[in-house]
Order: sequence, then C-alpha cells, then structure tokens
Amino acid sequence: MSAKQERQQKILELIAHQPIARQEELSTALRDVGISTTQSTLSKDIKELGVVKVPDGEGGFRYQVPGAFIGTDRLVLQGENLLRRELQDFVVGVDGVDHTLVVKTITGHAQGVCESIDQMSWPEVVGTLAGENTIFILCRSPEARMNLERDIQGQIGDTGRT
Amino acid sequence: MSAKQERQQKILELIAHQPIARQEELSTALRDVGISTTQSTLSKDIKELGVVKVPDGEGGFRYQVPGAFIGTDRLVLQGENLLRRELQDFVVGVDGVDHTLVVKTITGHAQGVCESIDQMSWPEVVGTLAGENTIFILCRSPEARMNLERDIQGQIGDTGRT
DNA sequence: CAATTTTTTGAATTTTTATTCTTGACTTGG
DNA sequence: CCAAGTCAAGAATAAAAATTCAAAAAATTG
Repeated sequence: MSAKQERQQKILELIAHQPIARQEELSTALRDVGISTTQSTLSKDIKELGVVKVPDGEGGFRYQVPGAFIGTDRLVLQGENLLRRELQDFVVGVDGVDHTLVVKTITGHAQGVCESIDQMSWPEVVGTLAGENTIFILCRSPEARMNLERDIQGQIGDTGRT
Repeated sequence: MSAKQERQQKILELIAHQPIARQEELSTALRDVGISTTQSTLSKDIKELGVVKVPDGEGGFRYQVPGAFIGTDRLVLQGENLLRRELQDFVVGVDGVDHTLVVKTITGHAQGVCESIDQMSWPEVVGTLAGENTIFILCRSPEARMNLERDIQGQIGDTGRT
C-alpha cells in the first residue's frame, strides 16, 4: 500500500470518528498518528476522496465521509447520472395538473425510477408515490410542477444520441 | 414568507437543478431570478441550510442539498447521536477476535442497531451482518477491530448519567 | 540499471469562504 | 409612540481551502 493510500485511508478513519473542522486540524491529527503532510496535500486528498465539509448544526463544521463511496472500488452510477439513465430508458411520458406531476414508465420500473427521483432530494417536491408503471409527484406549487415537468420532458426527449 | 425564507428556498432549488461551484456563482444565479444578495449572506444561508460543497468527480465542485434535512420540520435523530442512543439503550455487550467484532443486543434490536452502524460508513468496516440479537462486524484489520471495540465499549459504558 | 515518464508532494499564491462588526429595519412591551 | 431588543444584511476582513508551479520520488521501459 502506497504512502498516499495509507494517508487517505487514515483520513477517512479520522474524520469518521472525530469531529475535524479544518484541514490544518486534520494535518495535526495525522501527525499524531505518524503521518506528516501539508494542507495542500490534504486539500487534494479530500477532493479525491469525495470528503465533504458539513455544517454540524451547532455553529461549526466537520468533515464527513460520504457513504456513497465507501466499500466500492468503482464509482457507481448515482444522482443526476443515474436519473438521466432511468429517464431515458424507462420513462414513456410525463404529464400533470396543478400541484401534481405524473410520470409514466414501462411497466415494472416505476418504483426504481421513483427511487432515483427521491434520491435527488428536490426541494420543491413534497412527496412521491409509485405503482407499477406510474409515479405521482406532489409539488410545492403549480409553478414548481411546471418547471419539473419541463426539466424531465427535456431529459426523456434528449436521448444523447445523434 | 420572509425574504430570507424565499431566498433560502430558491437556493435549494437552484443547487438541486444546476451545478453551482462557488457562492459568487450562486449569487449571480439568484440575481437572474430577481434576488440580489452578497456572498456574505450566502455563506450564512448555506451554513443554516446544511448545504455542502461536494467534489463532483470531474475535477470540480458543486453545492448539494443534503437529503437528510429536506421535508423535515424538526431535526431527526441521526448519525452519531442516533448511534449513541442505540448503543446505550440496546447493546448488552461487545466482544471480538481477529478481524471480527461481535455486538450483542437485547433481542430483536440487532437489525436496528446494525443499521445505525452501517449509516456511520466507518471506513475500517468491511461489512456487517445482524441476526436477532447479535451483530457481526468484519473489520479491515485486527487493529481496526480493537479500536472499534474500545470505541463502542466506551459508549455503552458511559450512560450519560451521573 | 540508467533514462524517461508519470505521479506525488509542498511552498507560495490565489481563490473562496467564514466571521466580525455595523447599520437599518422590524417587534414588542410599556 | 418611543425605547429596548431582536433579526437580517452587507462591507470589510480574517480564515480556510484550492490551485499553480517547481522539485523530488516512484514507476516504467528499453
């Protein structure tokens, strides 16, 4: 295992178990474990690892390991990329009235597509419900529904192919 | 709805739908929607909202809405706080050999406690498995197991009471 | 085992973000 | 209606983090 790999593994362990607010602090914690490095290097490590600095809800910050990457060797399809794929492959149409957007999928895939939509944590979405081939998305306002409809419409039309 | 609330809601919507890398960029995007403010204010909003800046995996960054807070009025017990509670209330003992840590819970609670442990995304944990009242935690190394054992031991002992 | 290429690192610097401090607007209780 | 108190906001500044660039270390290849 290379020095870099060891350092990065230790970074993950340290931030997972104790609140660390700044890169300098992390540098100190690493030094205590016999690994000495600079803020510069840590900035790069943190970016590579996908580590994020989150508000801790008590007026401060702490670095956090994003669950998504742990225990995976390859980067897994998720977020916007996963959603785009699902929309292109499984969604057959979008429609809606008032606060509610209706997404039609090929049968059996509503649950999966709905899950991806949920994962997006769109703030204008109040809640979703999926059957076999239909998803209901309740939006915070009719305007929000229209925006979302346009958004999704655009993605299912655009197949990425020429 | 106060100006502040509207701005914050719009911030959530903007970052949920387009990649925004810097607070200045967000300021510009907001201006385009008729909300004009300063970086200073955005920094405070971002902290309040719990919004995080995540590496986008393509060499850049983007702000992201943390799912945990969306659609919830009150802050829900999660992460370290949830785990501490579970350890104190349900765990009756910890033991282990080699790479494997064994956690004993009152019957029926192994699944729940195990779920909380999984949520922590501890990088030294390879995998977990829960039965009715027992959890197996496979660690990356015996040292990691010992550290974890000490950690958990400490939390189940310390009831928070005097 | 050189020579060459690639990767990793840290110092310096720039860029970005957080905070401090002040002002003004709005509330509230007298 | 005024005074005291609270809250939101921005300007200026401090603090933290990202990047650039040069040098050193590791890996690769002939």
